[in-house]
Amino acid sequence: MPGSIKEIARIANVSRGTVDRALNGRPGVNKEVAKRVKEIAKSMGYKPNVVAKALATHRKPTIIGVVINSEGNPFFDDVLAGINAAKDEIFDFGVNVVVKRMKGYDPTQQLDLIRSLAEEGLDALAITPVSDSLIRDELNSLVADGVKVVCFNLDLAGVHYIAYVGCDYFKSGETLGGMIGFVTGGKALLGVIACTNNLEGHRKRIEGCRSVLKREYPESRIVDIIEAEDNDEIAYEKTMKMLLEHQEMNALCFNAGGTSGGLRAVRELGLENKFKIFTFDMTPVVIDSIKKGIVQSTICQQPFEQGYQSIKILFDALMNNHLPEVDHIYTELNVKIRYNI
Amino acid sequence: MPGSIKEIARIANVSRGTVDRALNGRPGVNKEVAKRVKEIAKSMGYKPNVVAKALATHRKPTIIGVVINSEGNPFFDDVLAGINAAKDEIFDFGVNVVVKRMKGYDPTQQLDLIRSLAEEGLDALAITPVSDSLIRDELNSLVADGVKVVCFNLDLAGVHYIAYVGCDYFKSGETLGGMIGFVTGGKALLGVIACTNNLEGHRKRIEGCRSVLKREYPESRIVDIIEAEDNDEIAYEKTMKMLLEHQEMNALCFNAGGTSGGLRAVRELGLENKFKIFTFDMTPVVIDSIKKGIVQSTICQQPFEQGYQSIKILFDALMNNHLPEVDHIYTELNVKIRYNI
DNA sequence: ATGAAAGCGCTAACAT
DNA sequence: ATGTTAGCGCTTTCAT
Repeated sequence: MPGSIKEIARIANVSRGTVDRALNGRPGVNKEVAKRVKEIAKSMGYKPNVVAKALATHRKPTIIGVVINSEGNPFFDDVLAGINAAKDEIFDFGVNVVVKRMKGYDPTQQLDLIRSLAEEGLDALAITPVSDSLIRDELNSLVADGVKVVCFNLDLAGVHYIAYVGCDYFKSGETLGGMIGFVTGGKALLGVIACTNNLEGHRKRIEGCRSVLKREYPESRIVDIIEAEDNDEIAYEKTMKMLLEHQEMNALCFNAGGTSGGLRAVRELGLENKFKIFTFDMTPVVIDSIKKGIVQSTICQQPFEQGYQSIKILFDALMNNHLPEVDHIYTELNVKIRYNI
Repeated sequence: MPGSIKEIARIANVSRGTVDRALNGRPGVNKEVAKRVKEIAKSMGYKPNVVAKALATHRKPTIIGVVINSEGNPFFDDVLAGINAAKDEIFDFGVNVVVKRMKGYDPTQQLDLIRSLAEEGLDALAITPVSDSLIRDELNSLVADGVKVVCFNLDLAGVHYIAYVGCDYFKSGETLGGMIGFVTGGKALLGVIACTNNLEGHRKRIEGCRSVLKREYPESRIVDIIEAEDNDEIAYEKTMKMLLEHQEMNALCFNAGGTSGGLRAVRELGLENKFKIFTFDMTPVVIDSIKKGIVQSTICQQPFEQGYQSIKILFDALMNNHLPEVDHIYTELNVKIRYNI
């Protein structure tokens, strides 16, 4: 049973109100008294009871806003599940989580969503930030107003956030390189279906893969890279074209969305069992293709955790004034094959 | 703002005490009244506030006991970390987690630990059960006394637990088989360093591996299996002997402990780079060996989650009377290679 | 600057 | 069987 505010008050010979003010840095308390109270608290190893704190603060609910590029991208379903799990856990602490979903990567649209959240008043924000200075500046202005910010899944340089929660993209690319080496016996002539070259993370992913192939599997190389912009139609067209142009290819990698469209092209050319195919994440089409043996492996980045941790970190910052030790929290990268999916 | 007990009391024209009794199935309340109260609660979608509930119950602390075979097995360090993380989270809810560690798999020793916990009084128990009817019966007698039980990492048939939290051992073996196929090009002549044939889980692991090799990689087979009993000295001796006896072998798999000793034998015979080597879990020696390229892959079972979830499930059962939907909660199996470790 | 007191939603001891 | 009341540990008015 750790000491309570009441006990400190008794020892310090002040009222509980004063102890509360002193310990929480609230105004209107004598410096000397504050110091004494803090010392007593420290000496007895006092830890505030978060449950009691939450109950007392319950009157005016705290709000955590979320802006997420989830529309039309099944990857984010698990991220949202994580967000909702955290939401349920902290609801009774008087914290409300408000989610705004968006489609695609338009900065002005994202800006609108941030502002609409800000207008209704918010204490913290979790966001998958679009790479644009508009967003960066808006987030920093929120931070200046005392709003706690976490970026998740996508990092954005220059934002004064509490933390980035997501994968290490370079490492995810290296892991891909390693699996390609294993599966092809080091002899991969690889076609890459990428997202768009505008996203730094996705560029790094390709670099990671390239570096491993070059260093460890010199008989392998990336033959061609196309940009499918997470769009199945584009992926279909461009994959088809790429496969026809590069008859020497024997492996494909889907770095982001468009897997469904790209695989259709492979199927129509009768290459399903001739190619070694690799993907990222665990969307329904990926699961299905792995089970059928069409896709050899996929690399996951703990989407549920990305959502869950983002909210829990903000909660911890709001309620307990506790910040994570590092500001880059990398979720695990996990390889899934046919048998552990 | 969901309704409160106070509001229900007002609508039902009874006191808050009666509402509390009715909603929690406590004795001493008229059937008719109880029914009416429940209906009102339901109609307004009432959810009890767990924070307030915890604070009110705070006076007599709840106790969750833990019995874990962790001594001398670094695998369990992460499991313990998960247990402690959960412990910190629920401490302010007035729930105390008391951990008893033990070494090895002696049923009578485990029985003593369970009983010593029971004597001090406990509301729930998380345990890595030794496969013995002594343990099974003792756990069931606790269950009969109203103690909630979760088994983690090891399953034990016949125990009326809330849940088993751990990996699917057969699947873990299949995953091993899949990775062996990838890395060796389907041509593995495998030596297995197992734990002991007495543990059902570890038997299933071997069966899973064998089934995949047989079905998918007919040029592969298990040449020999030795039992190292999680002991490095035994592992060293037996691995050495096995390697000398089976010159045709080209791959090794460490299914449990003893990795350090076994690898020493491999090193001394100068086979480190000639063999493809596979392990389970992520102990320091495994991490080191993977980074050096000596071990090709390891298969992890989310040890942290096993500890964390076990405690959280018991907490949820105790505080919110909420049971998991399924009684087998399988943690993810994840493949780690050099680049995503 | 400090103290006193009310109250967050619930439980539990005590009355009736 | 039901109502009343005190209190869990903390925050937040309202006095002083």
